[in-house]
Amino acid sequence: VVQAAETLGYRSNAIARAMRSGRTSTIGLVIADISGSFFDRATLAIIRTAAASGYQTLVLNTDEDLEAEADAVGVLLNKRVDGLIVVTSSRTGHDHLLDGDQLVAPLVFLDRRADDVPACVVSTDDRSAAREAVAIFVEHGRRKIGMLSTSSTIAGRRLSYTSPQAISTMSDRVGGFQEGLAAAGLEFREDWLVFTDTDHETATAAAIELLSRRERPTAILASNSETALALLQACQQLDLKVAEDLSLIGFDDPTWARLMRPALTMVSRPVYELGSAAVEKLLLQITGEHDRPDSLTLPAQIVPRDSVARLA
Amino acid sequence: VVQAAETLGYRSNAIARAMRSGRTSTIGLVIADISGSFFDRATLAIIRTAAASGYQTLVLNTDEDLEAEADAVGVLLNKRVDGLIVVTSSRTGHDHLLDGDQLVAPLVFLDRRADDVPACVVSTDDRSAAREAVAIFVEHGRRKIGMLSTSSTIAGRRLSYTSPQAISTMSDRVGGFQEGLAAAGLEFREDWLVFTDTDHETATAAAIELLSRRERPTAILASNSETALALLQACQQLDLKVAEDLSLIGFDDPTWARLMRPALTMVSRPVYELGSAAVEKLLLQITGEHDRPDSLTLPAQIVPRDSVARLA
DNA sequence: GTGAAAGCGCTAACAG
DNA sequence: CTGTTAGCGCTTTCAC
Repeated sequence: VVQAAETLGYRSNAIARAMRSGRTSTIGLVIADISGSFFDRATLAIIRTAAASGYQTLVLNTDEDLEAEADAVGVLLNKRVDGLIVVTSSRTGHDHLLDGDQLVAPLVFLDRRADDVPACVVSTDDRSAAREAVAIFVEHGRRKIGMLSTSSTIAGRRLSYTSPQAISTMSDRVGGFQEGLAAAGLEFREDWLVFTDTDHETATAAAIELLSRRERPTAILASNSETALALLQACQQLDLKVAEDLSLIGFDDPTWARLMRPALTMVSRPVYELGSAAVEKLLLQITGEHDRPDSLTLPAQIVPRDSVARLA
Repeated sequence: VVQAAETLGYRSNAIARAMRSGRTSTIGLVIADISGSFFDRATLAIIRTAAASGYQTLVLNTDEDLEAEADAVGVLLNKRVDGLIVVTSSRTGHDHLLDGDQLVAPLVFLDRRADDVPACVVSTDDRSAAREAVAIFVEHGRRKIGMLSTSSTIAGRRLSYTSPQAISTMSDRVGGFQEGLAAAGLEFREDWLVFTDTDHETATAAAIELLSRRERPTAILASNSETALALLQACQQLDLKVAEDLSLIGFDDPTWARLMRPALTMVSRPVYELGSAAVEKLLLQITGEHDRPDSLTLPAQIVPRDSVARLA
C-alpha cells in the first residue's frame, strides 16, 4: 500500500492537516527591512532555527511602516501561523497584536520592544553601548559629538525621536548618546542629532549636510552600519579624513567594517544568537511550556579599531 | 451582521479557503544562503513583489546543499504553495522538481539554471562579465591571473568545477575566466583556480594560502563579494598592496565596495530586478497565462574603480 | 484490535 | 436571486 502511494506520488496535505489540527507548523516573521547587515543575518538565524524544530517561516516586510505591520500581522493571523516574531516599527499602537488584554498569538519581539504589549523581547543593550561610544570619543579628546540615526515613518511621516512611537532601539541609542554626553559634562546639541532614511543616497545627503555646516561635529555615532557607510561616503566627498577629521563609531559590525581604511570601530551585537533565541522563546510559547518567557537582553560590545583618533 | 463579526474578532480562515480552493496565495523561496550581499536583496525584492500581488513568501534555506533543497521542496509541496522560486545548489539531480517530465509546480530558477529541468531561468550574463574582467586585467599588463571561487557541496563533499553538478554561475564564471585567458593567449593554470566556502574565515584562509605561494597571481577574480573581502583580508595580513601587488575584481557590488581604499572594481548585477522578474515570471505560470515563460538574462556590468592597477 | 464516520471553515454548485 | 448543502483531506472519536 505504502509502495503504491509512493509511485502515485502521494504527498500528505499539510493544509488539510493544519485545518484539522489547528496547527500549521509555520511561524510568521514580520520584519521592518530584511536587507541590511543586521536583519539579513537575524533572518537566516530564525529560518534555520525554526527549520531545525520543524517550522517554516513566512517572511513579510513592512518597510518600517506601522500600517504595513498591522496588515502583515492580519495576513499571518488569517493564515493561522503558530506564532509571530516581529521587528516592530513603533513602540506603541499595536492594536493588531492584542485581543483585549491577550496576545493574538504567541509572540516575540525581536530587537525592538513595545510599551503597550506584554510580550517577550529579545534585544541587545544598546543604551550602554551608545553611552560607552560617547565615552570613547571623549577619551580621545573629542567634545563636538553628533549622531546620525535612521528613523521610521508612520503613514509616510518621519517620527521624532521624542515621539512615543519612536522605536526603542532609536530611543535607547539616542538616550545612551545623551547620557554619555551628560556624563562627560557635555552639552547636548539637538542640531547635531540628525535623522534619515536607511538608503545610501538619502543617508549620504544627510551626512553631507551635517558635515558641511560652518560648525560641525568632529565625532559622530552612527545608528547602524548603513549610516556609517553614508558618513564614509560624505567624508570622501568632502575630503575629510576619517578618524582625524571625523571620528566614527557605528552600530553593528559587518565583515567589511574591519577592512575599511581606517578600520571602523563598531558596536558588535550577537545577531545570530538574537535570532535563534527569538525562535526558542517563541517555541516555548507555542508548545505551551511558558505563557510568557522572560525577555532576554544580550550585551553589545564595542570593538575598538582605528576610526576614532585623538584630537590633534 | 458584519459589525457583529468585527466585534467578535472574526478572521477569515485562509487555511480553510486554501483547502477548498486549492490555492494558498503563498510562494516558496528555496534559497542557498539568504545572508550575503546578493541574496538578501534578491529576497527582499521577491517578498515585496510577491506581496504587491497578494502572495506571501515562505523562505527556506538550504545552505548550498542539494539534499536540503529536495527536503525543502518537499515541505513546500506538502504545504501546497502556488509556486516555487529556487536558487539551486546543483545543475543536475532535480528529481524533486519533476513528476515524470512535468514540473511538480510552477517554477522559476533564480540566478542559477539547471540542465535537467525545463523551467524558466532568471539570471545574469556572468560568462561575459568574467571574460571582460580578465580583459581588464590584461589591459593593465597583468598576465598572472587567478580566481577565487566559492563552491557548493553535496552531502558534505565539495564539488569540482568540472562536475556536471557544479552550479551554473560557477561554471559560467570559471568558463568566462578561462575564455578570457585564452582570448589573451594566456595559459590557464589550474593551481591558480581555488575553491572555498563562503564564510569569511575559511575564504580568508584559502586566499592566504593562494597568495603566500612562491609563485602567486598578481590579479585575482573573486566569484562574489565575500571572496573579494577575503582577498582584502589576506592582502592586509600578508602586507600586500591591493591594486599594485594584487589587482582585484569581484562579482556583485554592495555599497561598501566603492568605499574601500582603493575602491573596488566590481561586477554589478541588477539584483532587485532579478528578484522581481522572477516573481513576475512565476505569477505568469500560476495564473496560467504562460505555461513556460521565456528565460531572462540580464546584463552584468563591470564598474571600473581603483582595485586594478597597471603592472609596474 | 480494526474500520467507519464526523467535522474543521470555507466555496462552488445547486435547489427553492 | 437567495439560501442550503456537499465536500476538500486530514485527525479524532466512536462503534464494532
